[in-house]
Formats: sequence, structure tokens, C-alpha cells
Amino acid sequence: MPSLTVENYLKAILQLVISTKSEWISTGQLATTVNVSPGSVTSMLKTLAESGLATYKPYEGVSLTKAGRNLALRMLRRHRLIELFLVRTLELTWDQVHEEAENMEHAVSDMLIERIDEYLGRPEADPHGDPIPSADGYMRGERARAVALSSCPPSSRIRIVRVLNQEPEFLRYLTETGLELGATAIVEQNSTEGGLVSAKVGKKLVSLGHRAAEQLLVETIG
Amino acid sequence: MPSLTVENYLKAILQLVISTKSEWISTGQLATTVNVSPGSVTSMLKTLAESGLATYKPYEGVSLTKAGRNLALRMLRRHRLIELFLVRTLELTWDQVHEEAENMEHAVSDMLIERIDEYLGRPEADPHGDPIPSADGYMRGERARAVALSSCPPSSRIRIVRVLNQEPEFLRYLTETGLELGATAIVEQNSTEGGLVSAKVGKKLVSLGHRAAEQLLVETIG
DNA sequence: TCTAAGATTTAGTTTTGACTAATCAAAAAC
DNA sequence: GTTTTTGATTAGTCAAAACTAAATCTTAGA
Repeated sequence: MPSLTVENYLKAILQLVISTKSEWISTGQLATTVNVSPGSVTSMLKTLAESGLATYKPYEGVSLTKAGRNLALRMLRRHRLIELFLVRTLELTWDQVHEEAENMEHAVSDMLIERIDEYLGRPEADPHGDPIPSADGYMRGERARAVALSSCPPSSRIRIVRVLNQEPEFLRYLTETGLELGATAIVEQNSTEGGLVSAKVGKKLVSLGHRAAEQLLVETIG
Repeated sequence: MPSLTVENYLKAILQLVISTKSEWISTGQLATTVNVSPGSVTSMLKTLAESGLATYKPYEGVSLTKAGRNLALRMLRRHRLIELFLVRTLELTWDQVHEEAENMEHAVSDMLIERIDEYLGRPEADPHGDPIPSADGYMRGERARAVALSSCPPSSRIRIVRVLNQEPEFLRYLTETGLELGATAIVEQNSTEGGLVSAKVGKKLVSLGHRAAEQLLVETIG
């Protein structure tokens, strides 16, 4: 039975693999994302390697083994199902559930997760649009069609399908401006120079920094 | 922020205080209930005393301070609300929820517990009939009127209001025989010598050992 | 009152996962 | 092709919480 700490490392590695689109993750990257000193990461990587959960090459980085990847996917599945469950039953908002799920994901049984999945009707995505891995470790579509809002030219008609940044403040800002999941908008302006994207959401004109617009994945419609 | 381990010790102490009706708990009792060696308990008791959560007298035992008692009550509250929440939303059975709540109780925020309490309509008891402490640390009625089934004379009409033993096998046995929470029955026989209590539940005659009958708290009716 | 049994405490280890500081490798800059 | 900078690893500590075995206290029995 892997410890909570091991579970968190594996999840972090997988998330970096996905977001950087590279198999190998450096010690430093991992140290920042799990918020721990580089030395601690090195020693954990040896532990993971010994348990057959990861492959570790000194000075090169880590990559997940099949077993490690499965465990990481399992954590992602738990996390996302729990998030959706809390939204559906207790009507928590999308900015409240990430933190909560972060803790709960280590404390529930497989049976409970299965029940939650059933209760929710085998959903495909969590409240931020993140896809939910299936029980057998398959991640149904990383939303192939979705692109970052920051890459949409003016006058694109778009629908928000996923938000990568889960910081509560950011999400609350999106809620305020009407940029919720599923909301549609028309890009008005997108200047790399100005570092700014603006879009019409309903009657309001909303502006976002380029950095923020990268965190919003959208589908073009119409 | 108290560790998961500290939370468990405090909860165990409080439960022993309640069940033995004595303020002071011995090292040995505690060691058995938290399933740890006596030496480990001694050192934890010193830790608890240092944090102001308990009073420790060598060779005499522990008792909880106000702070320790409040923390323990908070854990009981969490545990019991989570149990009921799982039964209500996911339709888990009363024999499944104890173990689950045991893990989850350490992993949820106060906000979440508050939400669950609200969602459930501020319930008074969990699926086993155990009373739920209020948020301000008050335990509404330890069911003053309830008595053990083992103490009921023949021909008493009774209703089951609480089950002390939460082992899944025991609870499943009760479910099978119809001795669920709220069920009514008539005591047929209760012989201390034979060490056996039998009662009519609906049309069935059910027999229990004395030890088991002590775990069922009932109200007399009619 | 003394002693033996039973419970409790102490002392010393172990494991896990973190830290810092020092060293070492690799990449970049000159 | 050195040198510098950056990043990674090692070595040594620390804290929490468990363990075992030895020592000590309490108490009940003789």
C-alpha cells in the first residue's frame, strides 16, 4: 500500500508528463511542484525506483513505469470524481473542491470511488473540465479539439471547455466575469504584443492577460 | 494542527471515558483500543500532555483537558456526519460506513463538515444511532432512556435505538435477522444463566448471546 | 509484611520523509 | 577549452510514531 506521500509524487509526475508533453521529468521541476527541497526529491526518486513505480536516471530525471502510471491515474480519477461529487451533492463551487479533494483522495476506498462514479453516471470530466480516467486506467480523450484561448484569433466564437489553473482566486475571478465552464464568447482582440486577450461574454467585454488566457481551453463553435 | 495520530488517540480516550464512565483511562486500555504497544502509548501520552490536550499521571492514566475533549468531540462529530452522509447519498449500508469514515474524518475541512450537517438537516444521530456532537462541542443526549437489550425482562416491547458494536460482521448479522435501527421486537426469554436473549422480531424468533445483546440499546415502548 | 504477578515506564532502535550544506556533474558563456 | 553557473546528488540531521526488551512500580496474595 503506497503512502500518501508516494501517491502525491506519482500524481505530480504524471501531471508534469502531461503538461510538458515529455516522458522525463527533472528533479527540479518536481521539487517545485510538490513544494519540497531538491534533495528530498532525489531520495524519494530512489524510493520510487526501488518500488518499481518509476525509472530514475541520475542527472536525467524520472519517468513512470506502467505500475507507477496506473497508480497516478488512479489518484487523478479519485481526485476528479471527488470534486464532481462534492459539487453535485453539496453544491460546493469549482473553486472550493480542488483543495478538499486533494486531501480526500487518499482517504477513500476503491469501493467508495466506484459508488461515486456510479452515482454520478460515469462522468467524463470534473468541474474544471479535466477528463476523468476510467477505472482500468485509460484517460478518455485529453480533449484533442480544445485549444488555449490565448491562441484564438479575433472574432472566433468559442466555448470554454476546460480550465487548467485551479487556484481559487483565479476561478472566482472567472466566475465573476462569466467565464464559466460551458460559457460561450467571441474573441474581440488578441495581441501578443499587448499580452492581452479580450472577449465578449454576453454583453460584457472581458480582458485577460496572456498568461491567464493560456489556462483557458476552448472549442471553436459555429 | 494536530496529526492524524493525535486525533485518533484523543478520540479513543473520549470513547473510553464514555463507555467506562470514568474520567481516567489506563495506558493498557488505551493500548488495546488503538492497537499499539503500551510503550508507544506512554510516549504519546507525554506528547498529549505537553500539547495541553490531556493530563497525564504516570501509573495512573490520562484524562482529557477541555481542549483535548473538544478536539475529540470534533472527531466524533466528523465521523458520524460522514457516516450518515455516505448512507444518504451513496446508499452505503451501516456496516460499510464505519471503516470509510474512520479514514475520511481526518481529511475533510470544517467547511465541508458544516455543509454536510446542513445537507443532512442537522441530524441528531448516525446510522448506528450514535449521537452527533454539535459544532460547539455539545453532545446532545447520550440517549438517557436507552438501555441494553440484555437487561430487558421477558415480554418487554422494545425498539432498537442504538448499536454499540460497529463490526461489519455483527451489523450484517443484525440486518439479516431484522434487528435494524428502529425495528421493534418483543423479548421472549432472557436468562443470565443460559447467557442468551431471544426476541420475536416480526414473525421470527431471534436469539443472541448475552455479550451481543449488551451491544444493542433499546427503548421500551407501549 | 513480603513477594510475585501484572501493568507501566524507560531506553534504545527503526522507518519515513523532510531539511540543510557541501560536493559534484552538465551546460553555457567567454 | 577553460570557467562559470545552474542544477542534482550526497551526507548528515531531525521529528514523529512505532517497536522491543529491560527495568520499575503497584497491588494482591500468602
